[in-house]
Amino acid sequence: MRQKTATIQDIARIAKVSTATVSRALSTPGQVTESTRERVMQAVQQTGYQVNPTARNLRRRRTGSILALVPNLANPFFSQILSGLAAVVAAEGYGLLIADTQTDPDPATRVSFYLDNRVADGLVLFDGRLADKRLARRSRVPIILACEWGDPLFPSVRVNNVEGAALAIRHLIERGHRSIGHITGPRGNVLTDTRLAGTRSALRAAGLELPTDWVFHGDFSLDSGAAAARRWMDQADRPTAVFSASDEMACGFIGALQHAGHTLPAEVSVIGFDDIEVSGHLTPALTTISQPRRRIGERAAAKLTQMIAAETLTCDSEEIAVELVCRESVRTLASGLRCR
Amino acid sequence: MRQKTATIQDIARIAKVSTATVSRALSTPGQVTESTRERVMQAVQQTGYQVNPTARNLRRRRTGSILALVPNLANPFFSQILSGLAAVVAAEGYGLLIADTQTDPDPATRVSFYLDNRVADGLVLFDGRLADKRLARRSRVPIILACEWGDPLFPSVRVNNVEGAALAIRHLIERGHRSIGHITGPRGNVLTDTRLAGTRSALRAAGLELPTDWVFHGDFSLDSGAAAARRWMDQADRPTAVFSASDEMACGFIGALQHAGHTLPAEVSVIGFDDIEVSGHLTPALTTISQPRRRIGERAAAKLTQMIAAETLTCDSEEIAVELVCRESVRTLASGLRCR
DNA sequence: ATGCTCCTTGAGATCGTTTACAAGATCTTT
DNA sequence: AAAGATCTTGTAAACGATCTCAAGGAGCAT
Repeated sequence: MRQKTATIQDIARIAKVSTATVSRALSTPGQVTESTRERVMQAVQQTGYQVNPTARNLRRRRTGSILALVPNLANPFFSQILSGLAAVVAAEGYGLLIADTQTDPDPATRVSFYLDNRVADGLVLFDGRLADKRLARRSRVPIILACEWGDPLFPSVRVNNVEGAALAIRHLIERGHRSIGHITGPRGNVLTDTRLAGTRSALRAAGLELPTDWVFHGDFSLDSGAAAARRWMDQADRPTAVFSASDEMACGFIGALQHAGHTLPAEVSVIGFDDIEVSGHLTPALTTISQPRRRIGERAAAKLTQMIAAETLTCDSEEIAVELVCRESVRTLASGLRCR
Repeated sequence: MRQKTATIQDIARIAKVSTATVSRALSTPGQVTESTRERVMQAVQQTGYQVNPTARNLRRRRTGSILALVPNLANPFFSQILSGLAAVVAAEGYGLLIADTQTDPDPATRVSFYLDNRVADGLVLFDGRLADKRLARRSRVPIILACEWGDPLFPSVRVNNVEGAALAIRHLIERGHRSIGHITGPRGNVLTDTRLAGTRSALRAAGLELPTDWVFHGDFSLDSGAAAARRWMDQADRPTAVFSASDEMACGFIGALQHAGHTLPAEVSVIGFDDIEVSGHLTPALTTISQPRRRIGERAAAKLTQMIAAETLTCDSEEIAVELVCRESVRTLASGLRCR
């Protein structure tokens, strides 16, 4: 098992050239005569030589990998984003390192740790709260935010959450709903705030209110959706429709109501956000705002590798379009329009 | 941004010792006098020095990371396993590299690529089909299989799939079911085969048959579960219960039936495999065989890092226990027992 | 033949660590 | 006090690539 592998020295010896020439033949073939290139390639074939990435990285003063810091890897929301990341990052010649920040008591310290130990050439951050001036000051490598964002110190790739929420609310209004509730994400999260803001402004634009009783505080999780359902059931004056800031919560909400014997969407309409895979298979199939997660990952990776290559920092934000996916979880009230 | 960071040379100069002593003070503090250790530590504090992992890895002839090869990162089934992997791997001082094999036309080539370029000190493989003699011959680093397995050339961490399937079937039988169908995984997969085998043997033990019409071929995906539902609906002689080899398929199966107007579990009972997070929130909540995914990740990481440290290859397989999670998707027929 | 440019190649420094080896210094033991 | 053992430290050689610099050779114009 501890067989020794060929090094560039071996190739040089076999091909009867210097190591410099071997290196050139492999990385910049144009700089080398046809005949020597062939000798080198033959030696490579013969020995099965592969460059040692660690040595190359040391010399090039880089690490050859980019790091994705995920708040909670167990959350399936990230899997598809990571898939997009992985694809682009691999194509650009980097490895994808993944770390979970939530296992740590203090995520900020964790991030610092990764920054100090030069472990990656770039960072993809999914937790907007960590993106502060302190981080900007300490960071030696480009950073990009995906989905969430913070102070406008870093570039980001995200959807327009205000617009997404407004799309959802307008859809409910079009379908005749006038009393509309909202299940929020966790306190202090940008997504929570912008989706709530979008909800509020779209309601106001239609001359509607959002009573505090109809704001159900959640944390994006299934269980918090179920908890919102219990609060909904406790109310005397219930909204006829609820916009959930995540599909997971919508799913928990629907499940808890159905288990309690309620019928959907007859008794309450639900609209989600994200369009996770299972949404279309629920009963009723969940109407939702689709967020192209794979594309978010791809764009984040592309922008990051570009920044690394150009050795420049930008802080522009790129917006990916969301769209309404109309399924069955929204009921049309008497006065509303049918789904086109 | 391209500020230069302190090296071990700087520390040596400031602390007025050799680089060798600095290295020792940091990695084997016991080998160094209290007073010099303090001088070194002070210099480290002062400069904010951090070792360069690339240089260390080059010298130590390792890479400092382990690679998880996932068939399809977008599949949420893996997210929790990766979470367990990430935690243990980080604690052992390795980075976790993740690559998606399915993006590639030829996964085997992909794996070879990673093996040849010494990019990791160990490999976690989730695709059993890749675990053949060819791989064993070529591999320079320890490999462990998670969930799936192949020729007994590699160690693995997995659940007892035959037993899991038998648990499911016996549960259906206890509840009075006599005509039981099965939705399988993709052809050629060990999990598919073992779960089918467990199904068959448990049925046979009860004197029951598994007619070919009642074997619905799927591929673990939601959509293939929905396709199985359409086939079930087409049948004149339908099983009263179906054991699905994955929760995802069960979910697709249930969804498709409900959309077509069927009532569950009144018309057909369903039992799944995996216990993914959403299962408990479905209506009816899915009865399933729980597979502790995070623990599988943790154990795989532990065994792998152990093999790396010991520089020995083993090929024992570790089994993680599965258990029946009794929810609402299985109906008790007249002759059956109630759920305890 | 000389001077010039252009192309190909090699010598050797460098990236930032770890570690084998040896040399002093200190401590035991006789 | 001499001999040996033990501890601490420094010197310098790895680890395996890349890349600067300079030298040699070919081709061309004068």
